[in-house]
Amino acid sequence: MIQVFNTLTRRKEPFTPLVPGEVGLYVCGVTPYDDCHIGHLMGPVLFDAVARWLRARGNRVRFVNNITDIDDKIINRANATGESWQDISRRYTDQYFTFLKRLRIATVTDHPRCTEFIPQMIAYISDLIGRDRAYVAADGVYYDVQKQDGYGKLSGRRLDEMISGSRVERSSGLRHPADFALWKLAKAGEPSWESPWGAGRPGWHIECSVMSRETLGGSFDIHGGGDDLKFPHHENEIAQGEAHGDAYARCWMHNGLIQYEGVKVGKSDPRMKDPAFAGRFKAGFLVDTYGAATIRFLILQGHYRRPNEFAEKAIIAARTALGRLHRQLGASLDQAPTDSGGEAEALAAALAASVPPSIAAHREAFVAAMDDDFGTGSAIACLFGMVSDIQKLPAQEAAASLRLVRDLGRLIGIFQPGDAADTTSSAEVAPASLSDIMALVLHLRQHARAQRAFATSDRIRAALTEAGVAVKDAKDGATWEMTGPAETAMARVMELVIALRQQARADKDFAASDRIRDALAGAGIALTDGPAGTTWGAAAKG
RNA sequence: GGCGCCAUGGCGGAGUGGCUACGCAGCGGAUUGCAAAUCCGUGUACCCCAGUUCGAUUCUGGGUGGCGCCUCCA
Repeated sequence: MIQVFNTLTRRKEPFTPLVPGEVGLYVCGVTPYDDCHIGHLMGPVLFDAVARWLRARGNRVRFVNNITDIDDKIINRANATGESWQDISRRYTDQYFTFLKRLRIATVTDHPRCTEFIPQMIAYISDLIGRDRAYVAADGVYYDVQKQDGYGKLSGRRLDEMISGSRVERSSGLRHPADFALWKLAKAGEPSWESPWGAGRPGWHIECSVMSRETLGGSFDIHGGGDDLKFPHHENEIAQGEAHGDAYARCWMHNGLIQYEGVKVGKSDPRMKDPAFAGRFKAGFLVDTYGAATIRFLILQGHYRRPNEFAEKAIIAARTALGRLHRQLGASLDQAPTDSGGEAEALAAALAASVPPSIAAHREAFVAAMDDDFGTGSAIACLFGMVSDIQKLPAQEAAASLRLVRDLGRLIGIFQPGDAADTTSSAEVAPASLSDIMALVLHLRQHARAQRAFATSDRIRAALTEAGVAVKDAKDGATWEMTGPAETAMARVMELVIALRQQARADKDFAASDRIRDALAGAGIALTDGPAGTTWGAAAKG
């Protein structure tokens, strides 16, 4: 039985969907008016893990993640840049989707956009007015908070306490300072839709009440979002939903926010005035620099309800830790899921897998951690525990247990094919181009010729020819050009270099072999000497 | 001012009324020509003060400190 912490009751509660086996999950998405930042990705990553686990536990999950594609911030941006509001919102929505893809968010089923539901919002607002829960003021339609019993129950505040704390200058003519706009009448030049109250646009909050209703119904299982949305956004969603006569969300889940050195990184954080600081939290920077797999792992290593530290030290530690798991998994990491079935089948198979008792104990702990309010961090710790114990197993048992590690990991979104390459991104690896390597090879050949070791120099040239690289000796040094496919040349030339280094090692000329290794390292290539020979790969810095 | 959250070893970060979290870093060892990677071993941490208890880091009360929300924010 899954337990979920419900913000509304501030308790962990047994989770039972409204319709057995069917879960409706609504998670607030973004207002697309600026570059995607890491905070925007917290919800998707975390709730992707939640959705995967709900599926593993035998549920079908409809996961709705909305896009608020019309809003004051978009309009302001359009006014500032001269670009149309449509272009801005489309561009940043696309960017958001790109990052969801890079982070392998695979469970979202719906991305409704605000502008696609204007008629439904107008109908909804009309309904609220008809029920005397909203009223028309000079500049729009407002929700009447005083008509609501228990307004503030989600964020734990009372209306009378809020008046003194209210720092915003509200439009005059409101019945209560906390009343909020359902419909904003357009000023000249602003985008607008016709409505019974005049041309205008929806206020913030109404889109979620309407779109959740349109996609999941008036009562649904889980509503999620960032902690900062608790008030006023979610509070007002509840107000609207209940005023409309809906039971609205039964369980509210709020994810912790990004912080840097212990302090939340928010929109109006003074530190954000420094572009260099702000840049650190852009999704593009983080994913390019540390790899999407690292970012996702870092997020899942913590607990969804707690803030997440994004200081560089924390990110590097996460990457190192993940790298350890990746190395253990080896090639199996990149194997596509064998099943065509879903998470439920995968979990059943994982539970049925025959593994030694110590591994099975970790497996049990993993499942218990996920069942207990989606404890992805504890669950990942179980994976480390397994990997550690697997070292002590005979090879054959180890293979089955490693598969278990991988398959359990995949149930929370980690260990996707391609992830290994994703922890060390191209931005970090020095460009290991063929020309860097060729410079080294030609140097080695020149050295051999100087020693009058023509057998070696000829062997190098022959191997290069074989690899699709033609060498031309000239008075002022050798040049080279491609004669074959570039894709295979790199591998072939590396084979040659490794062979030359092996020769030096066999001759006990370690100075020479180390020179080769150092030169390659300088070009961003790391050599790994193993019992089966030497392999090469991109060298990670960090 | 109101509401709420959190205080764990060098760092990050779980968790529990008595028993190893885990990762990173560090240290010792194995392996290696030297490295890298890998493996083995290693650290008696739980803010302070009372109370409950046979026993509290874990429960209760108080204190101190940090953070969040009450405005835009994921």
